[in-house]
Amino acid sequence: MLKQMAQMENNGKKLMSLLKKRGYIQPAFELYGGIAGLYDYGPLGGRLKSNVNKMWLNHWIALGNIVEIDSPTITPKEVLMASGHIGAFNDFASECKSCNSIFRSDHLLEEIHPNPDSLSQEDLFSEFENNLIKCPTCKSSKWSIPQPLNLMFSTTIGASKNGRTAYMRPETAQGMFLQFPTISRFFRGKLPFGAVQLGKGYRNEISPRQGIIRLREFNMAELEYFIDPKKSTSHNLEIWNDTLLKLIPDGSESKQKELETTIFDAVKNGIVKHETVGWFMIKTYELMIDLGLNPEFLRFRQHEKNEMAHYATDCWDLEIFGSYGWIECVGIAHRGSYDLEAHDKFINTNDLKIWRDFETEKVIEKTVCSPVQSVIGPKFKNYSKAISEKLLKIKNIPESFPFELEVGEETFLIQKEMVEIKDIKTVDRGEWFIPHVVEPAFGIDRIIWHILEHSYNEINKKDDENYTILSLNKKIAPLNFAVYPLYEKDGMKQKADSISQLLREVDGISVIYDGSKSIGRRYARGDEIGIPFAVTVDLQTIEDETITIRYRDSQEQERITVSELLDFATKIV
RNA sequence: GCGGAUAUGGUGAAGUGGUUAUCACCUGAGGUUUCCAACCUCAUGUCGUGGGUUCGAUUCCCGCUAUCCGCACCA
Repeated sequence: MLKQMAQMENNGKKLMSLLKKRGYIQPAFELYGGIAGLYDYGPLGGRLKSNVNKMWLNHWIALGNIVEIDSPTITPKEVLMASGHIGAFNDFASECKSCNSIFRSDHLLEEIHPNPDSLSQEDLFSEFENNLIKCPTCKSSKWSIPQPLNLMFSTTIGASKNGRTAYMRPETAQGMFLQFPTISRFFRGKLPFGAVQLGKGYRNEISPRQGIIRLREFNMAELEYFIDPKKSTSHNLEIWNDTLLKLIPDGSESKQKELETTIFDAVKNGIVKHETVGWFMIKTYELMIDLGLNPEFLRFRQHEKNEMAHYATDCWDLEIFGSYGWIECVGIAHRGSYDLEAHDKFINTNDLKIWRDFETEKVIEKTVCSPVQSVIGPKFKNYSKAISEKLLKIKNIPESFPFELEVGEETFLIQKEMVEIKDIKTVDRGEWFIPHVVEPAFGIDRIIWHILEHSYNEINKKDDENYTILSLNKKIAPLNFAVYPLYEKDGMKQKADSISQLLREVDGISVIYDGSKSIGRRYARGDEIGIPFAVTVDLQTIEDETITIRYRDSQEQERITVSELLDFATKIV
């Protein structure tokens, strides 16, 4: 395995050349010099991405209580204030007024202040003024007021000056939270349920690096699974008892030891703290294997306590190994009620809550002093409302009338006809609560990169020339079939054309025809871009309607009839 | 953002202060060839970008942009 790992690091560059050359991925806007952190998916990459998305979506929709939604990428400021993306968590940047260099404010104060990270905007500025901090570039000490360093792209909604400030969403998750009322109504308020969204996210990274690993505009796929924190979950984790996962639990004491265990044991032993998190871990692992990733190169790492967002109770990253090392590609977090609660604070409604019946009704019987409004109103006028409220709260019902009632600083005399002593029975049948959420969040670009890396193989076919095979899973390969006539003559071209067309009529199947250069070269071209099946038409095809089908990974061929081929094609996707 | 390196056809590379920039692979056309990058002929396509020095810059210098490697940041 170590050998394999070393090999992979070498292959990274060769793979990137191949992907660029053949139309999988490439830096975007290259004709204009390129922009860091923005990439294009080409003729093959575009299709690959949509196949990966489709497989991801089907995997979760198949659970039965998951729906797909879609929401705008442009998000008004208020939403991101509520969610915590703007505000308390921002770092500040200072600009040097003489040379226009920009620096992290707290970094420049590191030698002066013990904890510059905690300073407010004003305090930062006064520290700059008082200590005559010098610009590292030009040694000047004239600084602008520190500005929040925002990693979100901002824009304005509306063409006029008074438009509303908005940002390109940094995650798709807010869409699910804001649609919670609709989703909840769709499931008629019965937890657990969830929603997914596939789409673009934007982060204005300071320095995007590592190809498509860290992008400024990226494809994400997030699932929000809402649960009742008081109801125990029942996932049957034992059915995966023959699958060993590599886990790295948070262990400040045990020094991050990797262990191999089943998900059932990990939950039972409390390594994974919540059963639903464990369930999503194994379901995620299952999906990764389906996508064609190498299980040897998958592991889950638990966030350390100090690394975890403060509201999260448990968080595991799925890390995939490739030429950039172990890269986190999926985050599975138990976020408690944080997100919905954050929005709940800004709006006054039960829409973000779920009703829960108590197991047994709570019957409360009490005797109250019920105000008679028709008497109290005319008598006390402006004070009547406060008096009525106070009367209802009296615990020891007075036995004789009149009695004195203190409301604020005034005292009122309550006569017998002003109140009615009543026995009241109320029944508490349940309560509103904010559900908890478990969030698996997938970086689609990162996953695609590793699918390509794990699929990349070089074999020695003859002498020392390397022969490249991209062993993409047949379900996600951008092209399913290549049809080659042995030569473009004697009717073989026409025959190959018509077989291509028959294959194309199979739903979801994409086919290319290639008739130029030698047959060996065409096989090689197809293997390099990961076409799983090559169909070759020769003279015998014209006589008896049989073709040879060649399997990319084994390089072996067999002869079957055209109708067998069509039947085979329907079973791929 | 800091430090270091790099930037030449689609890909990978060579080279130069001076006429028309080199090679391999790839790609296209024609020929040949009856199953794994064969061969022959022909063809298309390149000095990241802006400025400076110079009679002349792809080459030397500076800025910008991008890429790679560390650090930092992010998750």
